[in-house]
Amino acid sequence: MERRAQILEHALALFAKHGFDRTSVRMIAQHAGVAQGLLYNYFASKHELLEAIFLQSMQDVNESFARADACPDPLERIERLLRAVIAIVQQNRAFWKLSYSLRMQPDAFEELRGPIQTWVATIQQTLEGYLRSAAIPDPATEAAILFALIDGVAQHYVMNPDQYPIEAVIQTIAARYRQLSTSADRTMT
Amino acid sequence: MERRAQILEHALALFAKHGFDRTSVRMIAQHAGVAQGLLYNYFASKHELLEAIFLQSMQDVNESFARADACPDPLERIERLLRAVIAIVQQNRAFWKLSYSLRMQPDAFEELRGPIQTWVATIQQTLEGYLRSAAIPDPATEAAILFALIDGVAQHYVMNPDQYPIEAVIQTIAARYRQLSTSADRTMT
Amino acid sequence: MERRAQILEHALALFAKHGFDRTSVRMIAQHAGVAQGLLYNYFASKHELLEAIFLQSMQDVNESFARADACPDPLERIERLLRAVIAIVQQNRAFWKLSYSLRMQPDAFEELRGPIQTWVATIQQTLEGYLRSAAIPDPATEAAILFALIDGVAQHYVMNPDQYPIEAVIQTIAARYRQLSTSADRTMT
Amino acid sequence: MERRAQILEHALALFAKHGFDRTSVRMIAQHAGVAQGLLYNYFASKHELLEAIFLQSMQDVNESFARADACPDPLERIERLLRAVIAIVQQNRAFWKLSYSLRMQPDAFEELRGPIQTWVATIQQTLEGYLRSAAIPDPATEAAILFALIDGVAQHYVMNPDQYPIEAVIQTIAARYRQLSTSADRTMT
DNA sequence: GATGAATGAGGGTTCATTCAT
DNA sequence: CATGAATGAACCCTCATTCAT
Repeated sequence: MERRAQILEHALALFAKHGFDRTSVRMIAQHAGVAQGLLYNYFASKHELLEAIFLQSMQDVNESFARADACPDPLERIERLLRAVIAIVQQNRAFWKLSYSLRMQPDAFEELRGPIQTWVATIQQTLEGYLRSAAIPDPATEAAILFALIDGVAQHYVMNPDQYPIEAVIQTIAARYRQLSTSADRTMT
Repeated sequence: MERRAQILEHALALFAKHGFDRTSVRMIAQHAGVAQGLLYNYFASKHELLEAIFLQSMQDVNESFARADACPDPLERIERLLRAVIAIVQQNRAFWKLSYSLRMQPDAFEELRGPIQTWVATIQQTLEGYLRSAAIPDPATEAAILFALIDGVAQHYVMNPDQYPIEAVIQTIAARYRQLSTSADRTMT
Repeated sequence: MERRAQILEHALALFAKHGFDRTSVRMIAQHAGVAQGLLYNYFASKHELLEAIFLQSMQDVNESFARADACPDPLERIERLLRAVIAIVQQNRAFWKLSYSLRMQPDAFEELRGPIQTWVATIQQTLEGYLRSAAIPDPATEAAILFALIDGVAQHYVMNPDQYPIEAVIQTIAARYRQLSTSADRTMT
Repeated sequence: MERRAQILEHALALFAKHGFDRTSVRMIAQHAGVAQGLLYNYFASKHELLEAIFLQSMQDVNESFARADACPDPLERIERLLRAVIAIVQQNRAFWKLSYSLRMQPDAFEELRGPIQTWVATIQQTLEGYLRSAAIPDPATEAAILFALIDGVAQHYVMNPDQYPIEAVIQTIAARYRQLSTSADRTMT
């Protein structure tokens, strides 16, 4: 495996497990099986390592998201979106734990603020687009709600994936949004 | 002002702003306007300071919650609950930022795990009780959803309180749950 | 009990148990049941407390020593001396542990150096006087030996008083010195 | 010079001069001419540094002891033993000061208790063996006495090596034990 | 590229001492 | 006399980062 990827991988795992500040460069090097100094051949600082993790993971997420985007039926889309989000979270659990633990800390996060805000805005707009094309009224507010709901579910799920009733939750939410969509249709006619 | 409260207050503000690990005891003492050593007259360690903040704030929240609990009309309750939660978050913004930033970090959090889990469980059961008394089907799953929704909204709001459309979000959610409750009633008759 | 004596007593016990440096003023105050600050009404500093302990204990020892000094028979004197030393050590075990642990540390001991050296010299001269009056040849060297022997026995005893064969040791030493004295007598005649 | 040995050497010198507790890690690093942090590349803690010193020195002593052990004549052995002990003490004066200052302090010493007790027991048994092979009666008690005597002489010598009449003391003691041995022989025949 | 010994600033914490009450 | 809250220097130790090899 490539050294850089190897370091990134172990850093992510450790950041997720112990938090960014409680993870030392020594720990990362040891787990990755390389010398401490080598890390600085690939990343200018510990913090840049964190940034690289975010950029990498954001890209991964975008790709997964794009793949889930291809459904033509508006009634199906919300459920597929939900399932896609959960799948993404499942596949990148460590990253999401890290992300959730850092996003409330402006300081450790300064340089990432920009990229992340545009990223989040994109997601919200995608959501809003879905809801608008499903003819749901006040799509901006609804997007805020749906985003909050997805975020909350994803967090609760990531904190305790084994016991969370994820399937029931997804189906109930999907049913609710299907119903919302059809009642919106009826109102329009 | 009492020294203990003074220290707690500044510690909370700094923990919320910079995160627990990035806040040094030195910083806390400086902001509180006391000597470093004095802190240890009131708290056995930096970590115990954190625990004291949590215990204190959990108690505050419980009291606010209890006050919001007294509404007899099930149709009104959900909205009042939502408003109560938002009010609580508004009044304790620093605490909630801290709480959200810590709950994904098992390590710094070990001793708080127990108290917090029982606290969260209590909230979830309260929610479930509300939904059941509103005759909503499958109240367990619905409680998980409502909890995730509230959590998500509160987090998005706390991250950016000035720009978040909190009023529209609350009203739309409240309307949705009212509708849910009445349709559940109809189904039953 | 008088406050001063009360503090001295507990300080000695704690110094003996944990060492001077590992005993904090707070510990002493707590054990003595007084406020931290009170200590400084009686002693100018922690170190002066130590000095007071030494002065007090040296005086105690001198008194015990004087009492044991009154035996007219030179043949008996050595044994009585030995028994007196052991008795003194037994009665002031804490002090002796402290004393033995400090006497190799010039720093913590600077101010006490003077008094203690004269005290030790006095003991050595007393010993030498005994040996001379018992007609033992080269009493200076013999005093050095006897002093070293007494010191060694006292230390080994104080380190482990329950298991040390103190009685057999005393008797054997006493017998040896009696024999020494009589053979010296014979030589002279 | 090797870094580890360099640090050990200066630590021993400072511990001996000022005592373990009064010697700061800063001081050691400064005297050894290295950065503070480097110390922790070689020793896990200040206390482990102390342990390393003891282990190293105990080994040194054992080797010196073994070299002195090879004398076949029982009549000569005691004197050679005495001289060997004094030589060892002379060559490791700093260590012995440290050792003597610490052995009365149970706290700072806990982990060393075990190794040292077995080491001391070994010495005592060696002594006892010597005395037995010299046909001296009650060798157990005699070993306790000889050990105390050696210990006392070594301590008095180490406290003030320039003025102590070490040669006269050794010769007098040796003569005494030779005499003891021959008189024991006579008794047996 | 790769190593890990070395650095030194900064971390949390303790403690002798002071002083307003 | 007596208290104990308050001080701040110093403690041991960790860590991101550098650099000679």
